[in-house]
This record gives sequence, C-alpha cells and structure tokens, in this order.
Amino acid sequence: MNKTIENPNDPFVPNYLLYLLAAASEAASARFHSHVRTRGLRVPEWRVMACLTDTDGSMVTELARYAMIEQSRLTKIIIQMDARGLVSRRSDPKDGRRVRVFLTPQGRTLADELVADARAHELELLKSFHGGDGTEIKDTLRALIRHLESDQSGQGDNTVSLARNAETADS
Amino acid sequence: MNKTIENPNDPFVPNYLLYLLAAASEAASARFHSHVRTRGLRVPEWRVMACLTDTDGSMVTELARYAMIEQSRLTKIIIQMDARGLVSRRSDPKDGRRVRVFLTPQGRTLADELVADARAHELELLKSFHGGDGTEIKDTLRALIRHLESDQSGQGDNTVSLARNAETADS
DNA sequence: CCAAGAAACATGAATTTTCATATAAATCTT
DNA sequence: AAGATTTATATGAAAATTCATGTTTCTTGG
Repeated sequence: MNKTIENPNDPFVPNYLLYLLAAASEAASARFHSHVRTRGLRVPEWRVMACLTDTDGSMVTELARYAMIEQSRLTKIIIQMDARGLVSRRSDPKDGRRVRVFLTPQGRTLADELVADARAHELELLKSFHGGDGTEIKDTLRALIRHLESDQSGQGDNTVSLARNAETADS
Repeated sequence: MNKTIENPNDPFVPNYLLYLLAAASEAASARFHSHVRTRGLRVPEWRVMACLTDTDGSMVTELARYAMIEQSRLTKIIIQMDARGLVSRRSDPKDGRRVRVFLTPQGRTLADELVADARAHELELLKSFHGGDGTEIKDTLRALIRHLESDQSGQGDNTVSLARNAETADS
C-alpha cells in the first residue's frame, strides 16, 4: 500500500532498478556459470555455443548481437574456439566479407549437453522460486527488453534527464 | 493460456531466463552507462561512487560485495580513483588491515549529481514502461535475489542437474 | 605472551577486453 | 566501369581483468 513512498534516507543502490537487474542477473547465473567453467568453457564461449545451437552458421556480426558480445571481441573468441575445435569458420560463398560460424561435431556435443544442463537448471530454479514455470517474470523481462530496444524512450525530446548536466544538478 | 507449452523447435536463447536477465540488465543500463562515460567515469567507477553515497567509509571488502566487483579488481580501481581525487583511502585506526574508502568533496559532488541523474532516468524509464513506479518488477527482482542468495537451492541434495555430467547427458 | 591461523589488502604475470582503425569485399553512383 | 561508400571482419596497442599468492595485521588457544 505504501511501497511507493520513498524515504529520503533509504539507501539508493539496493532499490535502484539497474542495480536490481544486474544483481539478479549475476545471482541467477553464478551457479550455472561455474558449472560452465567446470566443463572447460568461459562464459562468453558458452554464450556463443548456446547461440549457435539456435542459429548455427550465422555470421559474426549476427552472432555478436545475439550473444551480446562486441564484434572484435567475438572475433577473437571465435578464433580461439576454432583452434580448440569447437567451431569452424567458413567464409560465405555469396559474400566474401562474411564469415559464418558453425559448431563442429565435437562442439555440438558439448553445446547440446550444456543446453540440457541449462534447461534443467532453469527448471529447478523456477520451481524452487515461485513453483511456477517463470512465465510471469519472463514475460516481464521480455516486455522490458522490447520496450528498451524499440523506442528506448530516449531519442526524442521526451527524455530530459540525461541531456542536462552539472549546471542544473544542485539547483 | 498456453505460454507454458514449450515447442521443441523454439529457440533456446531468447527464452532462457538467464539470458533474459542479462539482456534486460544490459538493455536497461545501456543509455545510462553511456551517460556515465560522458561524465568521465567507467561503469565500475560509477558503481563505486553510487555505493559510497550509501555507505561512505566502508572497507574494501564490503564495498566489493556491495558493488559486485571482485576484491583485487576493486583495489586497483580505488587506487586509480584515489589518484584522480574522487575518493580517499584511509587505513582504519581500529584495525590496520582495513582500508576505508571515502568520497572526496569533489567525488561527492560528482556522485550526487550522477545519483540524481540515475534517479531521474529510472523514473522516466518506469513511467514510460508501465506507467508505474516499478514496485512490481523491483519486488520480483528482490525476491529472486533473496531466494538465490539464501539457500540458493543448490548446496543441499535437492539440486541434481549440475552435479551430473556427460555420463547421463544423452540417456 | 607466543605461535598458528585467519582476515584484509595488495601485487604481478598471464590473459582478456576495449577502442580505434586497417583490410577486404560488396554496393552504389554517375 | 571506375571511384566512392558502405559493410563485414580482423588487428594491434593500451588498458583492464583474473587468479593465485604475497604481505601485513589482527585473533585466538595454550
């Protein structure tokens, strides 16, 4: 009934949406990420593998967006994974600029295994959390992402907060 | 009504809770983080500043937990911030091992400004998102974090998924 | 009080990440 | 069809991060 009241001497950080999102992400991922490392992968590599189970053969730029990894960084990660035999890189015959990334048989085995583990982990987490399947929280997060990625309510002139600066900060 | 049905050829990544959390965190933070860089700080430095507005004078280890930064990394960040005059480090008179970190006057000015910006940005985001104050999503995230940090439903024997490995993966 | 252990930070080397930019291949322009 | 642009990826140097471990300072049991 009075959750919206903001006490001026409440701490800022633990109530800040961006912190809560980051903290929730970290906390939710911690256990699985250490499982991933156990299997000999670093987190970004796991992300690449997971994405490739969905979109095998995508080009570097697509993969970078999908896996939320900056392009030049992804290039380096992929080169390493190629050297380890987890993925292979083939340049697109239709467009010589593009490099398409594929899981190798070995890579696919590991990827499938980890995706199965991820699904199991997710199921347990959701079950132990609210006893549900996560529809609610997932829908909320998807809606938030869509909202942010679309208009982002920030290009236009409806966003004021971040345009101004020190001049008005203490007024 | 049928959100819970999982189509086996649905993509994995975009429906995976850990991905949704990470993506939501990134998407929600992107704009503000670039504002932070505009003001001459990197994201981890902003986190330190924000935490210090809540708990000025906390020791390195506490700050590391609060800001979600690994200790040795935080030490290096703090040393840089000290050199830039944003914070000062004083060893605790009661316990010589401890280093307490304080905002300098200059640091506080910047921190207060950025926290104000963060609050404004958050308000706008929440208003434009669901027209609300974020109580719902925040409560959900807090609950998730609490759940994960407490029992983590994983030390005990109720967690099976990540203990097993390749042996059972394809059975 | 002393030795052993623990706690809090710092440090260094190896590795990653970032950022700007180079290279190369398509596409467009006229 | 040559030159200008744009797109896709790679590269290199500087900076940041990680991980293991070192150093210093407390704490505790005997």
